[in-house]
This record gives sequence, C-alpha cells and structure tokens, in this order.
Amino acid sequence: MIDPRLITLRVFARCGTVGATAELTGYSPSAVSAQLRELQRMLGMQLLTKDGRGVRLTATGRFLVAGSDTLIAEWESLRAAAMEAGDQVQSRFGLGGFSTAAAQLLAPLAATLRSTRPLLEVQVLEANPARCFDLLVAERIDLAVIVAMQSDAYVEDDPRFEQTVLLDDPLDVIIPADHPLAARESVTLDELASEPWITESAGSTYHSLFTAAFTAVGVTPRIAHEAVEWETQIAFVGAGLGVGLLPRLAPLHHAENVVRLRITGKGKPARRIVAAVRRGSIGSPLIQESLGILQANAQRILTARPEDER
Amino acid sequence: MIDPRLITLRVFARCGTVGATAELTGYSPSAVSAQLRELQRMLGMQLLTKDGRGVRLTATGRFLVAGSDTLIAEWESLRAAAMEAGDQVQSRFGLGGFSTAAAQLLAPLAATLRSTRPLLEVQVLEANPARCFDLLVAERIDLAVIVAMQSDAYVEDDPRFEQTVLLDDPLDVIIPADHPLAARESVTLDELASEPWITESAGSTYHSLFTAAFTAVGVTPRIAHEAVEWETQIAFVGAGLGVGLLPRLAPLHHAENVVRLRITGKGKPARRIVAAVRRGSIGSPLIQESLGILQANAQRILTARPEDER
DNA sequence: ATAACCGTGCACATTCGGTGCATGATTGGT
DNA sequence: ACCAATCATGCACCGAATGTGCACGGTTAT
Repeated sequence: MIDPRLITLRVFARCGTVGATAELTGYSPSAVSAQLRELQRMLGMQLLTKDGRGVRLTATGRFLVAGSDTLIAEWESLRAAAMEAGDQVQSRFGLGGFSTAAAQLLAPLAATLRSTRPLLEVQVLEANPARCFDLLVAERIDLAVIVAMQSDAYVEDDPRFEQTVLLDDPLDVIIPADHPLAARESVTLDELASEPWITESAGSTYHSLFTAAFTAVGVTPRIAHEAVEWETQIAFVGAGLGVGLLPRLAPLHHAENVVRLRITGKGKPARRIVAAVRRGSIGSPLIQESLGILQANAQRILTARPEDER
Repeated sequence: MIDPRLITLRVFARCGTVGATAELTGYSPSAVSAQLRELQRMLGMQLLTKDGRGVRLTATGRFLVAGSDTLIAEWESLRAAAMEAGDQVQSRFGLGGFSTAAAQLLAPLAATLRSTRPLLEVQVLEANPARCFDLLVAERIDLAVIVAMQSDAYVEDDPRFEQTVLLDDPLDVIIPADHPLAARESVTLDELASEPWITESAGSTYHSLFTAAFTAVGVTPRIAHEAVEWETQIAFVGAGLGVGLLPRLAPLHHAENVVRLRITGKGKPARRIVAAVRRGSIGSPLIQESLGILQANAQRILTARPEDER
C-alpha cells in the first residue's frame, strides 16, 4: 500500500549503498537507482547526494525515512485490524530465521500453516538476525525468529519492529560419553572450568553468549578449539577434543559418544529467542496464530528434549 | 506515496458507484473496476459486494476506508514536514473553488504563485463546495476555497480535512440606482422588508444564506424573482425588478443602474469563506504561503471594494 | 598506476495499467 | 409487463511504466 519506492529508500537508509539495497530488495542496482531518482522527482525533494563513489542521504532524506517509521507502522496496524475485523485471509507470508531457529521452529510452523491454510503461500528464508531485520524492513518477510543479543546493535524498542519473547533457550553442556561426569544428571560450570572448551570463533553470534555465561560464574574457560557449525562442534566433542555448550533447541541428532547435560548452579546461561514483526502488524490474525504455534512448539520441544536425547 | 488504488477506494466510499468514482478521479469506469479488484487481490480482503446493479462496500471495506483517514493525514503531515525541513519545492499544485471564490481569490493566487515560483505547475478547477471536498479526497486538488455552510452535509471536524477561515464576506444590498434609498450610505434589512426580492432558486447554495439573514431580523421577505447567476440577478436589479443581496467579494463589474449599499443593524448577513486542505498538509510551505496570499488578498478586496464601486 | 568498487545511463524487453466498446444484470418508468 | 436507463465488468488493444543487462565514468585502496 505504501509506495514500494519508499520501502526501497528505507532499505537504502539501512545499508547505505545502492548495490546492497538491490541485493536485499531483489532488484537490480539499476532499478534501485531509477526508483530513488523517480521518488525524488515525484516528491520534488532532493533525498540523495553524491558522496565519493557512493551516494548518501540528505537531511531531507533522513527526515523522511525517520518519519516514515510511524507511517509504515500505521499502515501495518490498519491492515492487521482490517484483516481481523473482516475475518480475511492473506495470500503470502514470509518467514525468516536463524539456523536452529529456522530448522526447529520455523519449519514446523510453515508445515502447520500449510495444512491449516492450504491456499496460503508460505516462504521461509534462513538468514542471520541482522539480515532478518533488514528483510522485515524490505518487506521480504513478515515474521522473523531470532536470537536476542543484548550486545547487538539493534535496540529493544526500535520504532520499526515489535518483538515477542518466545522462550529462553537454556544452554546445555555436551561432553564425551566416556567423560567422568557423563553419567550425571546435571553439572555446574565450575565443575567444567578446567576442561578444554570448544566454542565458536570469536566475534560470532554465539561467542558472546559463551563468554557471558562464564563471566557470570567468575571463571575463565580455556578455549581449545573453534567451530562454526553446531554439527562440527558436536563432532569435536564426540572425538573427545573437549566439551561445549549447546542450546537445548539444537538437536544432537544421531551424534555418537556425546552426552547432553543440564547446567545447574548460579551460572545458567540461556539464549533468548524472540519473534520480531513490523510494528503494527502484531495484531494480524495470521501473526497471532503464528506466534501461538511458535510458542506452543517451543515449549513442547523444550520439555520433550531431555527424554528424546538420553 | 499511498497506493493510488486506496485513494480510488476512498473516493468510491464517498460516491458509491464506480461510474461516479471514475468521473471524479479522471479514470475510466473499467480502470476503477480493475483497480478495486486488484486492491482486493493484493490485500487478500473482500472489500466490495454486489448490490443490485451496483457494488457496495463490505464491513471490511468501510473499516479500511475509515482507518485510512489517519494514514493519509500522517503521510500528508510527513510530506509537509519534510518539505519544510528540507526547503524543497513541489512541482504540481491543484486549486479548487466555487464561482466568485475561484474568480476573485484563486485567480490572483494562481497568478502570484506563477510569478513567485515559475517552475510550479498550478492548476485551478472551478467546482462547487461538495465537489471540492471530493476533489481533495481524490487528490486532484490540494487546496480548496469554499463557502462554509452550517447547513451543509460536511462536518466541521472531518478527519480528512483541515479548514482555515479566510474571511467573513458580508452581504451587501444591491438596489436600482433610481431607488429612493440609493443615495444612502447604508440600510437595514427592516427598511427593505417590503421590497420585491430577487434571490437564487430554493435549495441553491446561497438561498439558505438569504433566508438565514431575514430570520435573524424577524421579517419575511417577498421573493419576486429567482436567478441562478450573480450576473443575472444584477441585471434584474438594474432593470428595476427588485432588490437583492450580493456578497461583497462578488464584483458589480460594469453594471448599470445598480447601487451597492452596506447593511447595518442587527441583521448583518455574511458568508464565511474558508480554505480547506487535506489533513496533515496544512504545514506544507506551499500551503502556508498560499493561505497567506489568500488572506491578504481577501482583506485587500474587502476594504477596497466600496471605493471601487461607487 | 592499476585494480576494485560504486552508481548511473542506455538499449531492450516485459509487464502493468489504461481506454473504448460490448455485454449481462438490475431497476424504475410508462 | 415491457422497455429504457443505469451500472459494473470482461475483453481486445495499446501505451507507458519499470524491470534487466551491459558499458561507462568517477572514486578509493593497494
């Protein structure tokens, strides 16, 4: 309903270059350039200025983008209210999420929606949290499941988004099956302080979670190995290279020689998984139903996992 | 910026038929029909229902139209603020007004703007007040100068419009030059109670003004003749057929044998002339400048008229 | 200096969106 | 009860808007 050129401008405001905007919106760079030029012409405003080899928003452009937040939210809210009031169904629904979230939460959601609403066209995109927000702005997706990072750049109360906590996904310890503690029901982080740890590379999304968990209990772990994928980390643990942290939502699959233990004591690390939507759209019946399904599924997986794995 | 299809829907909500919507928006009926169908498709909402030989808004449709008022206002407000903040100029500007208002106020305004801002494309449409509001909704014009009628259908605080009083245009009496009172500076309505009056046909825009003026002083005038145009009425008076009321803004031109007298006493009829714009757009620099020019011009004409005419 | 990157103009293709006319459905007048 | 008027809509057609792909000029980093 809002002119797609304004959406493009908003995406540009986020990424700063025409090329990145094109990649994110799905247009070609030429199209983005033409859209922005047309937008300026039709509004009679100069929104962009040449800046080196790129372009930059003018003060007017920044003003317009900032003010458009409430406009978008207003429209989303109106649409959601109309959908609810009129008991209507929408035809397209885009979902985005990050790795395990996508696999464990979005896939079942998509499946459920597909059976509940056969004529709804559901699309799932796997993307990291930051990109999920971009995709929301670009209107490529309508709902994102992401891991909330306190240290992340996005602010809690961004005027463009609304977020709902789905669950706090606790981190478990995975250790080799032949480890002395493998028979235990649970462990504390203190007990594992001297173990060689396997973590993700520094600067990665989950590395900050790892360090935060240990600073909470006041010990400094020894990082022996680094892995990028959960699967790799699990394999390292299975090979006896060390121990690691694994979110409970992340499945062990058919991992051999690896045992999952719950963490007790004061250091109870967890990652917060939230659903994010464009502000105003939270009232939409489809979003509401999706949030319900997500939360139910999350709880089910969360409680069912221990029996599954042992 | 708002999808033109939504604008079309809003116009349809006002006039109720596809044909009238087409006439007002400037599209063909087929185009309106296609737009509304496309709108429903892209929103996944059923907005229209067949109703006899026409179509009618569904509850969802009415809800959407009602809610879109604030959306449009929000956009207008944002655009106006951006224009002002960035010191930008717009390229097109549509004006609408009713008969004398158009001739006496809009023409000078258009002329002034044309010289002040050479590259601004100004368009003036003459239309009656009700149609002016429709044209504002349809975004064919951006500013309308109309006569405020308390008895009219439009409400003072319509969420779609904002109105500014330009001036209270007093009604003068026009009498034949050979009338016994013609030499007077001013008269009261009492003194003319027994005269044969020339007015507009009942139900016309100004007829209610006429009756309101006389009910205020408690006398019932005798209506001898009816005219549609001011010019005709003036000619009738010049021919000695009776006396009439003429707004001060309406010029006597080269009328022969007609004298304009001011009205004194408790019955001082006047018509209120207001400028109307889409809600939110009042802050636009172009609108602000136009309102200033209009008010200045109105005052100038209002004070200069008596010397001009006598 | 050279290479990499970024935005934009141009030729071209496609699609979207418009008009004009014909048609079907419904209502009001006679 | 019929006929004319009114209204919305589908269809053929056409033009304009809007996309892509490629080449080019300008700017920065190595």
